[in-house]
Amino acid sequence: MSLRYALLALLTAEPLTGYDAAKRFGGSVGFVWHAPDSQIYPELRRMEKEGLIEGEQVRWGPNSTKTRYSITDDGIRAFRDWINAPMDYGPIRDAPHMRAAYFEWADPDCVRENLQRHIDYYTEQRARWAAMRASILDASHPTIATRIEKYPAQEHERIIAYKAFAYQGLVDRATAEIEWAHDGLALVDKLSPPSP
Amino acid sequence: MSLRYALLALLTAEPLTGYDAAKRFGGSVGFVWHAPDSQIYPELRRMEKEGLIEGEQVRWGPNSTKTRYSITDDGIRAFRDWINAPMDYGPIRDAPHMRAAYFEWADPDCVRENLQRHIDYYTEQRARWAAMRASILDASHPTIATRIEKYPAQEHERIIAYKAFAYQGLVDRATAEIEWAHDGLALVDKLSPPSP
DNA sequence: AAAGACTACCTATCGACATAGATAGTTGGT
DNA sequence: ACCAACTATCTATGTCGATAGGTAGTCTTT
Repeated sequence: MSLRYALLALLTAEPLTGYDAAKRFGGSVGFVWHAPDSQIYPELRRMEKEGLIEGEQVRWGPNSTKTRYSITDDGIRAFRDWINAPMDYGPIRDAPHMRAAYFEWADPDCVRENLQRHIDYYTEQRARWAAMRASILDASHPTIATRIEKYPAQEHERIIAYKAFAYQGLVDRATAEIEWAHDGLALVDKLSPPSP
Repeated sequence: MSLRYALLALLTAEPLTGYDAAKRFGGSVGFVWHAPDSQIYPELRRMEKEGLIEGEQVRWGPNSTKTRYSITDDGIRAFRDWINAPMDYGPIRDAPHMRAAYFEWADPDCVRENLQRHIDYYTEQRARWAAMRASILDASHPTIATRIEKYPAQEHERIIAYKAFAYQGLVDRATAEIEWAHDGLALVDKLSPPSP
């Protein structure tokens, strides 16, 4: 169900075609929520049927049109209700930590490699999240810039502060994961000293 | 696919019925990987068909039997291969942080409630994970005790150390989430001072 | 005018998982 | 003897999402 609200969130900033939305899921929003276009197009149609968004045909070249969706008042209401509603935390499913719990079955070098990959992965993610956070804070991110124009100046601080806060959480988590993996590398070296 | 390896992991400690396995997913393993029994029973049958595990009929009361599964050599090999293989990190889907990025749409009191729930949720989880870690370290956890008996003494340190390490990571993450939510509460108070 | 990249949209299949049941035997306590 | 609680297993339906395609128009560059 969250795809729906991710789409509504995007549409609170500006009207978008399915293709535009899909591109956003490849960057920006995609750093928090991923979705392939094969999910996006049908979901947009469903949302239109339910009146949360409105599609309009827009000329595109001489022989073609595209559908641009805008959020409706019902959509805004639904989005607000969702944000206000209490989160429900789904069941836990954490492959990296589950795997780590059984590292005694692995070859020590593979453990090292896996932990290094963990470090690399979260280092990359952290860089993305930190970059997003920076571009939110100085409003250099195009979507943020567009969004901010739509709302009165006294809202700007809140809009920016909450987004920066969200990404800060992701940065912190990445940092924790990296530290954990470093501890893991030290542990492997202790349990199975590397051969020189 | 990870359910399969979670099941193999359980079966490296001792043979289990589907029901036993399902119970484990309610506790211990369930703190890292969750699965309902409606997934477990069919998966066990599939795994047996593929030769990773072996089911034997065990008497249960005067008029009934149950199926107890044991891991096979092929199963051990498959499990080892999985542990050694490089993790692949799936796409990101983080509802709490996505939601937090749009908190400007929410009622400040709902934001507070949501953040408090976040704190409560991770405080509870952290307690579980910390308790698991403690019962692993002193081998008071029944599954760990059983597991340890099966393997030579020089393996014990590794078995325990990696499991403690895995749960430590989860504890640390929970701590990071709690701190993040606390920062969030401070932010709401700054942006929308509470009415007395 | 043709090639190549990009935009826009759509479909079909598959596995994972959630949810909500049903059935039937067993064990322990009153 | 009976009831409740537990053990053991199975099914059915639906949604979500991954994967891997397909079609067709547009824009840009050569």
